[in-house]
Amino acid sequence: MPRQPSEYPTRLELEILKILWDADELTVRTIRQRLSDAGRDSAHTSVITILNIMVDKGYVAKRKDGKSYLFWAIVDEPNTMRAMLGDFVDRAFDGSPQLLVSNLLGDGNIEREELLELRKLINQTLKKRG
Amino acid sequence: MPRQPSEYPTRLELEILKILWDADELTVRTIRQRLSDAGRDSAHTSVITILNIMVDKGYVAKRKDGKSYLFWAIVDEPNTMRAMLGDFVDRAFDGSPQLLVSNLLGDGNIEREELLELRKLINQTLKKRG
DNA sequence: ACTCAACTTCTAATTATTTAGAAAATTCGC
DNA sequence: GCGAATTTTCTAAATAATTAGAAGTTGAGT
Repeated sequence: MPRQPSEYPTRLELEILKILWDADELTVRTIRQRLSDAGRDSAHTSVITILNIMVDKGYVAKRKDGKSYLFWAIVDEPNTMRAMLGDFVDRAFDGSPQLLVSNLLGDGNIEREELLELRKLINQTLKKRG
Repeated sequence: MPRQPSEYPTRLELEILKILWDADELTVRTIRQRLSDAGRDSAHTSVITILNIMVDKGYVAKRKDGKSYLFWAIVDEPNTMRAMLGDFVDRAFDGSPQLLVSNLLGDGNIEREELLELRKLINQTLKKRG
């Protein structure tokens, strides 16, 4: 019994999804350029390989456009992020969102401004729930 | 250029670390039992293999005790969780903790009680900062 | 039609992660 | 001491993730 495939996008796949979510349809050439801009240089064929894997996994789709293919995301950002976050909360914080947030607050990385924003967010959520 | 090794504990490694963090020193036999209790059955030798890899990575240490070894975690829980969380925020939420929290609040998975708890937590943090 | 550039397909290499059997070592009871 | 049970070491297999070269295809311009 070998390891299980990840239910969620891998590191590289997520990087590519983020690029695609910011766009409509993109060529391999453009995706490769965006990856490079983000500090991740790859060969053209490497990007193609990953994209085809992502097609197989149902993350993206492609269609021929002249000589090349155009790729676009077919999983949507909110659901994907929610799923990844849920998995992370389960794995790392025993399914407790509070535990995660208290960890977040614990390190000094969040500014006062951001804390106030978060509180506002919580208040809004509470109000919405009635 | 092949893939990078993960800077952080993998799925299985984290499962084992959580077991070790709840204990002092444990034998392979006990760790295997705990994994099984958590729904993850493995062969005895599989557990040994992983533990030795974790020794190599500097996550755990071992000492001989009679016929067998005792293992214990040498990375501490708060720092590990903080590091993993930081990496996740960077990768998935562009380094924005707020974005993560708003995602958390967005899905309906957090109870009213928990929201109040979170708000209290934020207030305490604000107070602590002065 | 032909060439050239651009693009994809095919193939495969490398490391990581997870899994575990066969064989070797060790200790304990007798 | 000897055998049996337990444990580790050695070996290696399978899949995942990432990377990319060689070869083949295709489309555009002349």
